[in-house]
Amino acid sequence: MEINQLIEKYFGSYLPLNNDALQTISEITDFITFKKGEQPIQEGQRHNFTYVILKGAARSFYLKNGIEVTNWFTFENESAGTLQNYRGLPSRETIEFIEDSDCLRFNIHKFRERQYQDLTISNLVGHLLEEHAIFCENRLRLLQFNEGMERYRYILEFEPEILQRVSLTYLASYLGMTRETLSRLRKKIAK
Amino acid sequence: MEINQLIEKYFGSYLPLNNDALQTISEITDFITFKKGEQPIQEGQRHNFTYVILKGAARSFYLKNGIEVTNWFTFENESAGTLQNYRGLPSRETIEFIEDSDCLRFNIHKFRERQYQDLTISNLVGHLLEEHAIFCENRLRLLQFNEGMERYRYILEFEPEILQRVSLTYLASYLGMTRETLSRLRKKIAK
DNA sequence: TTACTTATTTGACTTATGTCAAAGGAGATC
DNA sequence: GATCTCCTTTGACATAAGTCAAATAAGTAA
Repeated sequence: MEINQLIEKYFGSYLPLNNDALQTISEITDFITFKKGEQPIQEGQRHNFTYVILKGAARSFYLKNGIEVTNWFTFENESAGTLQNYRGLPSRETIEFIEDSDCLRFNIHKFRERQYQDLTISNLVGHLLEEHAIFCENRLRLLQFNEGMERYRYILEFEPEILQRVSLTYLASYLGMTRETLSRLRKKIAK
Repeated sequence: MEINQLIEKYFGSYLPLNNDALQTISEITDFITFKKGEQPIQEGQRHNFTYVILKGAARSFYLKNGIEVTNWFTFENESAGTLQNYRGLPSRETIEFIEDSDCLRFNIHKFRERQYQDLTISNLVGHLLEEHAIFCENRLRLLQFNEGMERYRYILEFEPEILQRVSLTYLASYLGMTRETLSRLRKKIAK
């Protein structure tokens, strides 16, 4: 598929894109592929790109006392990047591809320039931020006052894709528990 | 102080406001005061306003099995509103003033209209969303993998104002623990 | 297939936190 | 000042979850 079509497919789900906006975005976009295990964005570093996954999967994590704590997973038609990078700051997360992946790559420095000049782009950024904020709000509710079993059931019901594509160890830290605890919860449900 | 000065003071910290934008916002803004205990926004309801606190304090909570779980607190020069309302959806939170308060009140339906027409307003919304997302990200980190003592110490260090102005019961649920647990942690630290 | 590495499960034990009930304290109201 | 209400503290106990170590299971490479 053409790069313009892909851009339209992804961003068009947020806001209809006029030709100007489409052209503007396509100028700062290209293709890139990653092998499983690659980490385009590392904790503590500035990075000038954000990605949309066409095929594949990624996760974000940070180190807490030497242990990896997962922030999120992304799959097809979802974006992988960090807000801190978009703000020109060092990332607080490492992003790692957990499958061989094909992506669109966006230059965020240029994206941000366009945001301040182009109403459509600005509104698009608004929608992406809105979506990210809603995701965080949902996760906060899940983690603030639910015990392990309820957290796991939430994934079963609302994010089942994660179960198919992610190791138990990664999922456990995403849910704020140890792998041992998740393993035991899973066993309980199986019965 | 004039309403325009107050608008400029609040939003100007995010982005310089030109006269047009200032005029646009002032047309959809007015003053309002609340008594302690008033709940302008209720869980499950659509509401057409968001507030900036000039003097006073508010909190947001939702009910989980009949128990109030606090999402956040806001004080002077901070905004109180819900993203769901801004999206035209029923709020998932109740907002309650916990002190007698003076506020600016913004019509969010009209605000959203302007967002789609005015680049400055659109970028302003972007900055507000960005700030909210960062707040949520920080809270996620705090709750995902810290035990009670570390959560409490975070408040001591980074949000000490909360301790002066909020009851232990509210703070406990904000930190994802029972009041009894927080009371015991506090006692431990005092020693 | 075999060997090697990595991921998951299980067991025994410790610790943090929740639950329920009761006692104290602080502030508001009469 | 006495009473009432709301909030916080304390105690006794139950439960969820973490830790550490070892055993399986699964996946990968030779």
